[in-house]
Amino acid sequence: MTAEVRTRSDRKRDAIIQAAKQAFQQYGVNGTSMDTLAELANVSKRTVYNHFSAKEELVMHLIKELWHKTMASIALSYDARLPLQSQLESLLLAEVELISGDEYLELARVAFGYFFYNPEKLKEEVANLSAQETVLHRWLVAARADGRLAFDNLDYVVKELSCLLKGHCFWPQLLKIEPPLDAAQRRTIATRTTALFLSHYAI
Amino acid sequence: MTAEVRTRSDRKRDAIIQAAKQAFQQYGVNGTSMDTLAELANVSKRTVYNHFSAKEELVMHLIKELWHKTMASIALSYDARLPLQSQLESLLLAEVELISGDEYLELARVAFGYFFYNPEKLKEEVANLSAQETVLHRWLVAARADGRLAFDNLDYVVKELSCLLKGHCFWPQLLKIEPPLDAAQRRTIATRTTALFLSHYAI
DNA sequence: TGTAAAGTAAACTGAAGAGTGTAATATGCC
DNA sequence: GGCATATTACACTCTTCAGTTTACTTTACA
Repeated sequence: MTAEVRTRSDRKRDAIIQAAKQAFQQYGVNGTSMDTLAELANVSKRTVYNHFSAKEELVMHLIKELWHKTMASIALSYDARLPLQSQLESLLLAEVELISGDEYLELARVAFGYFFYNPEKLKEEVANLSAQETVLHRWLVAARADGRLAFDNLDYVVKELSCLLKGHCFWPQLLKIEPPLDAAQRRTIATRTTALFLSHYAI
Repeated sequence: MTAEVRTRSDRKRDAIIQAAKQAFQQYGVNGTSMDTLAELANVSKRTVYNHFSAKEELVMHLIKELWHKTMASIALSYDARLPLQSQLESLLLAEVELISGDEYLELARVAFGYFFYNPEKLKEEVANLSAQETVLHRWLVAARADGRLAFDNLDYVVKELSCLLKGHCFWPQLLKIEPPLDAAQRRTIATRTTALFLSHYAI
């Protein structure tokens, strides 16, 4: 993807980040000591501190990096000529692929373990970063304007959809209560959720 | 509710439990030291250890106690004479009241923070304790047998309903991203979820 | 090949926190 | 009052961990 890692310094930095991602996601931020981390990265502890002046800095770096990678966003807009079913299904499937992807779940696990007892900080970050949750919004608004959907409360409806998706393929996986979904299961969820939704809101 | 606390020992024990519930829920198990806890309970640390031989024992005691209180279960069964809408709505409302109740959320927060990096232990406990998740199941099966609902996959459908409810009134509150819902909002969710569901599955 | 920047090992500091031991004190019941 | 039991204060051990210091080595590149 990016150019091969250049200098030794960059290679070390990368090893630290990889190890941290892996360890934080598995044992949590508090469950991973800087000594362990250095060992996992095959790097001296001092080197870790040369790259990241404190544990917190490393955590925040990770969360932001993963978040941006994750936000390589979904592009799909309403098309008046196509059936609702197929359009919405693609949209939901894309959303499902996103939130049940490893990268996303890893991010969520790290962020989660870190912010769970810092709700103020969490709210702040969430506000910053999720302001652009609008693909679904835009599609729904367009379909309504086109007279093919009827609903009064846009936000509620968006939330209904996202509850359905996340309840199936995000929360249980985040808690590791259920294994990740395979492609067929993901498609099923997109299909059935679309059907349920359109039964109620399509005109 | 229960008889007034008798002996001094019982009073102390109770103070410990109250303090732990409050502190664990607010700061997390790892964020609450036994010294702090003792202080909050107005009890010496030694007394804490006289009642609970280790922190872990206290945690497990709390989780189980809260779980049982919470499980004062919903009693409602299918009635062929009444409309589906009103029956299902009551059932969902009861479910909503349960999962957005303070006790339930407190339990969830403690358990959550504790089990987040112990998924095996979590799975085990969840399997033990949530075997009786069957009120909805039973109602849906009865309504289908009565020819008034049509669906193929019972578990999927139950999950659909519970995603909708939890996505609105459990997860966001658990993470403290959104404030607890008031009675009107809870009713709205029950009503709208019922409507969405019946549009698709009622005959 | 010389040198500056980066990395390393290992010992260290300081703080926090789980759990224990003990001797003195309070409570409640006969 | 007397006695068993629970509670208390507090000092103590042991461990873990974030972050630092130091003296030394490796790497890269000019």
